[in-house]
Amino acid sequence: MYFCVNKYLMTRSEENYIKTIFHLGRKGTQEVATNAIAELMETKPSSVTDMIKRLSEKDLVNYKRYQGVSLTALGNKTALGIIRKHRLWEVFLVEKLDFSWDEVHEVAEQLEHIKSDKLIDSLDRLLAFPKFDPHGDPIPDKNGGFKERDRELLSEVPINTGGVCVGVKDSSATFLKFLDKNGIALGNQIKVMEIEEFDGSLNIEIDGRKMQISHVIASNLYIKANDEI
Amino acid sequence: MYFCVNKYLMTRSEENYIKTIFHLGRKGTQEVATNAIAELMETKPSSVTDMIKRLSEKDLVNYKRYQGVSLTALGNKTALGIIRKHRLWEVFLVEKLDFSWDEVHEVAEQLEHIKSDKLIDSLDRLLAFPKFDPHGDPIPDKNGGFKERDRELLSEVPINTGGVCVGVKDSSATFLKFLDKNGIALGNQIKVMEIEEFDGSLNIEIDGRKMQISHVIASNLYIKANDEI
DNA sequence: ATTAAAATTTAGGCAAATCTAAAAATTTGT
DNA sequence: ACAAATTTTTAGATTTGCCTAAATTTTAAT
Repeated sequence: MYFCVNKYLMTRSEENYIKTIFHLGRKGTQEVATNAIAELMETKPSSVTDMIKRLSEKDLVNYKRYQGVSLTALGNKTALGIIRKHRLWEVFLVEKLDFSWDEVHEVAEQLEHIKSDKLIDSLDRLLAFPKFDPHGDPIPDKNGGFKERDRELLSEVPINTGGVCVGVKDSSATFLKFLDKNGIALGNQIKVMEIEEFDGSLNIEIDGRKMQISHVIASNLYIKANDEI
Repeated sequence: MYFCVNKYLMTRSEENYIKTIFHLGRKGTQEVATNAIAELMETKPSSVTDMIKRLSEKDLVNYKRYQGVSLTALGNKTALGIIRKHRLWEVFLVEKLDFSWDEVHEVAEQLEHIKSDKLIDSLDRLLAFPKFDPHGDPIPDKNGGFKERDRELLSEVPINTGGVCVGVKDSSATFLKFLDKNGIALGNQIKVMEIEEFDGSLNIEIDGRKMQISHVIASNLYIKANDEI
């Protein structure tokens, strides 16, 4: 069956390209540009073209010269499988091995390529079938199904809105360490008290404590608005 | 520092060669033959020669043309690091993910190449610093130190000797499944009742139950003789 | 001590995945 | 619309890790 061929005969590099194309494809519904892939993967456009041709032959991407690239249904399913593994391993590292949320990415990048259905399904069970990773991103289920959580950027909500912090947009170690240092974590109750006109910085109340954060910070924090009563 | 260079810049293939040379080097204290490596790794002798040259340049093996190969101190330390990872992952798979002892090898072969000191030390802690893997083989500690357990092949002990089953010599899935089917597991009390002169098969008592096993089986089971009182 | 057999190495090639430099197609600015 | 700038692709080279076939060295046999 073709799915298995793809799933078990893919190289690490092919998997990384598929994952990158998936992430870039989410933003716009557009075809993904060769240069964009090259930049994100820190490689040269010519290398990207080479790989795209190989992926195209394996029916993982749709490709027309000079017209960018998009995932086929098969490519999409493959990407979701890799992302599922990545995020489950991240949960494992945080929950079972006491990694902090800024330490998990690098190791999960390696672990996501381990090939064993039994392994990943057992891991899922060990972790009690988590729905979100340590950064608040959703974990696809066995069949690749996943629902984006209903959430908004803190920078986009009106004054007086309160909600629970449920995710970060930028999950770089730098940003995550900043959040740690300032006592901001998933699960915190956040309420927007005031928005500074001059620079867009926000006065917020976070778990009862008042603080000020820049617009950049707010535009990288997701909250789920509290249900109105 | 040179050790780090080696540890973090080694390819998967280089690591596999080092591991194989380590295992072959244990048996005799002899230099390891090119052909032996090729056979165990299911590759061609010419490929082995290629790789040995590369490993030699990295100071991981001692090599003189036509004279076989042996690990340097650095190579040995590297091998022990990989074996530590392999065996810790095996314990994890059995203890935490309910794999059976015949299922762990293939996945551990992949996991052993993941590079992260923090990961492996945390895993060690999660598992409560196990000293032996699911097949009874010793797990090297952080510094590569490990002690072979005092044990003997069941086929080598005299009649009336009793002991605990502490390991298997052959850890192929075939043999392990055979043991499962016949209710033989690590921790069982085994006593040799009689040895058949004709074919060397043994009548044993295992956890109180009597059974007969062939010489081949007995020569792949390790026991630790009961302390005399 | 030669010769035959076995083990090992060399030579030359191939595929994956990358690179640089140059060519081709597309997009943009006026 | 057309030249300039940008993006993308091609061509050709490199490295890793493997292969086959041929040559070389070592070992074993008579």
